Parts: sequence; structure tokens; C-alpha cells
Amino acid sequence: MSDILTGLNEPQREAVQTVSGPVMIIAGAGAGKTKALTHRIAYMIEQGVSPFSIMSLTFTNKAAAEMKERVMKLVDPHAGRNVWMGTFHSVFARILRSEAECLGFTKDFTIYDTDDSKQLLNNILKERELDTKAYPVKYLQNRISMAKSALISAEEYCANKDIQQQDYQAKKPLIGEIFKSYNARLHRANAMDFDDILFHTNILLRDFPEVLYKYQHKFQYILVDEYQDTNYAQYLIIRRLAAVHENICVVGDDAQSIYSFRGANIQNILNFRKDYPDYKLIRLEQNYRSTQNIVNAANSVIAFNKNQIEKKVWSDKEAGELITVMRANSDTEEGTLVANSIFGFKMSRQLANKDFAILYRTNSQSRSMEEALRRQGIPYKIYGGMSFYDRKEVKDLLAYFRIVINPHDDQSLLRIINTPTRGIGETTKERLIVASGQQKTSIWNIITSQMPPEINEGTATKLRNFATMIQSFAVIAGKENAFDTAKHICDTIGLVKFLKEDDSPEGIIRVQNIEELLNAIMEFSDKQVDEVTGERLEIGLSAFLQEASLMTDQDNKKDENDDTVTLMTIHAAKGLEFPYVYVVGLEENLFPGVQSLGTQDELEEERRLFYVAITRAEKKLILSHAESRYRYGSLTISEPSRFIDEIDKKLIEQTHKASFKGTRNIDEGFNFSNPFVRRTQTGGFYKKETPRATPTPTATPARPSNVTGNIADPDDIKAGMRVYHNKFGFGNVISTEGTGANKKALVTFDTEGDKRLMLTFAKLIIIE
DNA sequence: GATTGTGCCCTTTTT
DNA sequence: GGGCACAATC
Repeated sequence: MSDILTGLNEPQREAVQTVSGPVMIIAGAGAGKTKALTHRIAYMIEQGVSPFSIMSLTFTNKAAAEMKERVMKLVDPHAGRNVWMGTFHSVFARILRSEAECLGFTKDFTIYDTDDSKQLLNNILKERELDTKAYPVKYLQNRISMAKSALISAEEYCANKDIQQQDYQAKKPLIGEIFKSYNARLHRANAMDFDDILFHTNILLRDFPEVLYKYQHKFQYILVDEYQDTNYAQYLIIRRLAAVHENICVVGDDAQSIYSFRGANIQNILNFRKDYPDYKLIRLEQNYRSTQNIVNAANSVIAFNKNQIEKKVWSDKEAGELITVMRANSDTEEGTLVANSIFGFKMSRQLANKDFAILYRTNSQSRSMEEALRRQGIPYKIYGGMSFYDRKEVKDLLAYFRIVINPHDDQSLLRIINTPTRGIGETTKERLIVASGQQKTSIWNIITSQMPPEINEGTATKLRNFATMIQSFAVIAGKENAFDTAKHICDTIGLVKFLKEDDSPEGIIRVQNIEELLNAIMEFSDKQVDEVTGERLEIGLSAFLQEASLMTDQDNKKDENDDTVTLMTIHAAKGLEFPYVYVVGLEENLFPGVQSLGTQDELEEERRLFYVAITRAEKKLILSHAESRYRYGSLTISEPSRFIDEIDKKLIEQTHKASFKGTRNIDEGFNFSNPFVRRTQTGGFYKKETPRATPTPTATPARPSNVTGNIADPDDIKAGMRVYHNKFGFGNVISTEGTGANKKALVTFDTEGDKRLMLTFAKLIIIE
């Protein structure tokens, strides 16, 4: 017991020991919320709470795995593993499988991912002969997902006047009908999409009191991580399950809510006190991750948001270094500056590549960074983008597995019926879709018992052969373990042989991916060990699929060992930390993005995203922005982000590209964009008219003793330099004009604003 | 029925 | 710039 409580601060200890009743933990970034949660679970188990009665929910598999690992270290692993710990989707999919019959599904239901649902919607549009321009699939997905997350059924969607009015005004009046067909097709396919897992769980708990009763009494203790990211469907599930015991503990940080575009609702945090009036609020405010300067910078930024729960995050670490702001003249140069900076820190401070992370708003920004790192010879790894489970060949093979387990899975059937090629084309597929719509049954049933007359005999035979093959696989799956079945399927369809015909580098990767998938199945099987005897359990394909359909490759591959710089979006970086963090592309219309300038709420979400970015850094934070950038193939000019201005000025130091060697040509480019810079940079280095959280003191600095150096030759003064003037103090050279004795410079002084100086008279000292 | 050409549209995305 | 969907080809 002492083990579990030692090393915790006072509020953490309170969070761990307040086991009964509703508890809300508001945890700042880096305040040890995972520690509080894991120790709490361990503490409960040690206090005699049955692990089977504890449900702990997270959003990612990775977070769940990490928590499980940490709990197992604190308590007897046999007890630890019995806690219901996982993502919302995995825990409730598990419950849905055992209760599937109530809802008209079988326990082998398939989970459709975003791509499957996209294909399905495409089929519906085709069937209804609707234009994909009038009804963009992405828009439909969004609309349907939002409805399901808000627990609005397709029928309610159609009956709701407001919603219908919205769709009518958007010139998309048929969305409701499409929604209905979509659900009908899912149900016919014995399939659920991601949102359905939560939606159907709610239906289950709402309409089947005995089921509700069972789980309310089973899960006496409920813990929820990242509560600020829950949507209405998740909120209501938790509320229902916790209604009897009210031993519910939620952990969140409203300042880190960055998924509202996915339906996450901050109100859930704000409403907690209404739902559980006698709740206990615990604040974890001490940040153990970052230096004071970084914490203060984050605080000064987030202070600009109106909607937030009051808290003061603090750090008792050293003040640390100032936050560096780098200005580049182009996206290419931004990459170079970042790569040079990393190289410099590595050399001067003996750091490893893995001490660095480069974070950006959009994935497309990775390219300039990537190219610069490659030129500099720095190993890096880009996270995000195409996931292993999104690869076509992997999805193809998985589709075979899925249809063996659930033959009514139409999307899988359509995906693989002609892969490898079997002479079954688009026309045939369309006929099958239409027939299944008319007969209101799955395509599988159409092929096996109600072959439509318009399909000619040759094609019909091909279809029957396909069905026979799938049936033979199903027989094998009933007898053999997952790996042997998978291997058999793979060999029989000749997928590897088919892929090997393509010997391009991409083709070789595809073959490797198939091998990797088979390895993953093997690995998964190896992990399934009998708890009591320690023997390996034979697990079937179905069990593997259940796991794989809710898996992303984010979790299995976090090679702690390989020493690379990390590149990822800020969204992907949530929950992670790095000693040195670069946040790049801090420009208006990029970060904050142009689409988020519309409403206050959207802007505040962008600001929270910036807050998340800042708080990833432990020791040093470097921000950068470029004055121009290629976007969608054409050059765009950008102003520095307002977010830079929102950081307390005392915490920032400016670096200039002139301080880097060999940038003469860049200076020329810089002059080119000069008029623009002058326009936006009045007063201080950045726009002065922006409101500030804390006003910066404005006194002309006396010449500090560390300013040494001689009066510069006017010819040496160049745009971008940092200079010192005896009367005006420190400033930045924005531009120069004229030559020789007539040479003038526009200098923006930190405290005195813009000055145009004749260089033969102004005695400037070059600082850097 | 597969392959190449042409216009179109771009965020973030735990599951 | 580039990925994707659909069309025009062979």
C-alpha cells in the first residue's frame, strides 16, 4: 500500500484515495493524470475491490495499453488483467458481442471502418443515381456521424424539422433517406460502424432494463480518461452505467480539448457538477514536465480563451531557456532553419535525435521538414498518414477474413470478389447491389440462393465458385487456429503470387505487408495465454479480427530504441512529451487555420491546439513561421500567427536567419517580401494592436554589459539582423535601402517601434 | 474490363 | 503539388 501512495503529491493522493462517489479530476498538461488513474486503480484493488468490477475507459489503444502495463506493475498482474480496461469502442464492442441478439445482430458482427462506410455510401449514391458532387461522401459521413454521436437515429433525423431545414438549405434534402439506407445496409450486413458501437450500446442500455441492471451492478467503479473528448453518446453510456453506484471518476483537461470537430463536447466536463451535485473536484496543477518558461508561455496563451475552467498550472522546475521564435522567408528555408537548429543543439549539447520533435498543424507541412532533415543527414520518422491497416493489400486480405467470419459483410465481399481478378466487373457488382437492395438481403444471399436473371450463366458460375471457396474457408476457420486459417486463405487465393507479379518497389512493399499481417496474427496468437496454466490458447480468426478492426498501427510500433526525430501533427502529439519541441508553420490562415477564423469557438479550439503543442516541450520550445509558403501548388504570403503575439513577450527570444551562415541568397528573397513585412510589423516585432494577457514593460534598456562589439560598418548592416542602438536599444533590421553614405535602414526596435536611420550617423552594433 | 487521361478539391481524425 | 474520381480510350 505504501508503495502505491509514495511519490504522489497531495492532490494526486486525494485522487487516488477518494474511491467512492463522483470525482472529477481537472489535470493540467504534464500533471501526472495517468499516474493518478493507474495508482487509483491499483489502490482500489489493494483495498479489496474486485478487478472485474472496475471499468476504465480511454480513447486510444495506446493509452489503454500503457495504463494496463502500469497497473500491472503496481499490483498482482493476475488481478490487474481482469480490470475492464480499454478504449470506449473495444470495451463496448465486447459488451455488444455478448448481447448482440437483443439488437438483431450476431456476435460475429463486423466493424466497418471509415473507408468501408465511405464505400457503402458510394454504393447507395450509385444505386439512387445521385451525383457525388451534390452529395459529397465526406459530407454525408460527417452528418451521419454527428447524428449518431448525438444519439439521433435515422428516423429521428428525418422527423426533425430543424435538421430537415438545414439539409434543405444546404440543397441536400435526401441525406435523411441516405442515412436510413445506410443503416439498413449496415444491419443487413451484420455490421456496425464506429459510431454505431456507441449508439447501439445506448440503445441496449435504454431498451433492455435487465441488461442495464446487469452492467450497472457489474461495473461498480468507472474511470474515464480524457473526459473532455467524450461525445454525447459516450457521456450517456457512462451516466447510465454509473447511475446506481455513482463511483465515477473522470479525468480531463478542458484546455486540451481539440476534438470537437469529431463531436467531442466540453459541456460534459462543465455539466459534471450538475449530474453529480455532491461530486468532489480535484485539481492537479503542478506540471512535472516542463520548465517554468514553457508553462508560463502556455498559460499566457490559453488566457485568451474565454471558456475555461479556472486553474493555475505551475512548475517548480528551473525557469529554463526562453522560447525561440524563428522567422523564415519560405517553407523551404523554414525546414533548413529547423534542421540546422537541431543539428546545432545535437552538437553543442550532446543530444540524441529522439530528443527532438517537429510538430505541425497539417500533414502536408511534413514535406519541407523531411527534405531539410534528409539534406542535413538527420534520421527522422513521420507519424500519421497511411496506416498499416489502411494499406490496400492489407485491407484486401482482412476482407477475406471478415467475409469468412461474416459472409453477409457486403463491403468486404465487393472489395475482394474480383481481387485477385476473377472476371467479375463493375456491371456485375452493380447488379448485385441493386438486387440486394430490392430483395432486402445481403449480397451473399443473392449469390447463394437468389441469383438475379440479368446475370449471365458464365458470370453466375464464377460467383458460385467464389461462394464455394469462401464456404470452404469457413470450414477451415471452424477447425484451425487463426494463423493456419489465414495462411491457408492466403495460399489458396494466391494473393502473394498475384502481388509478386509487380516487382516495382511498391509491389515488393505490398508483399512485405502481407507477410507482416500474417506475422501480426502469429504474434496475437502467441499473446493469448491461459491465465491459470500458462498454456498457449488456440485462438480463431474471429478473435483476431475483433482485435484488428479496432486497431490502428499507432500502438504497436513505438520503437523506443530507434533514435529518430519525431514528425507529427499536433493532434497526434497529444499525450506525448519531448525535451526539444519545434512547432512550425505558425502563420495566420495555417495555424490558426483559415477555416477556424469563422467563430469564436473554432478559434478557441485552435488556441487549445497551440496550448497542447507548447506543453509537449520539456526543456526547450522553438516556434517558427515562414513569410511565404507553397500551398496547393501556388505561393502564398503569410503573416505570423496571432498565437505568437499571445505569448508573454518576456518569454521569447527572436532568432534571425541572418545569424545562420550561408544565407545570402535568402536575404535577397527576404527583401522581396519586405513591403509586406513592413505593413504587418508596426510597433514591436509583431503587431502591437493585438490584446495581450500581460502587458510587456516598456522601458528603454540601458546598454547591457554583455553588449560588446564595435560600431558596424554601414555596408555590413543587412535585413534580418539583430542590432543595438545607444538610444533606442535592441531592434531588428527589417530592410535597407540605398548604398554607401546614403544607405538607410528600417529598424523595428523592441520598445521604440519603427525607425528609419541613416547608417552613417546611427551607430549600430550588430548583435547577431 | 483494364489502362491512361483530365478536372477538382483540399484540416485536424483517438475509434 | 498531388490524390482521387470519373471519362475516354484500347
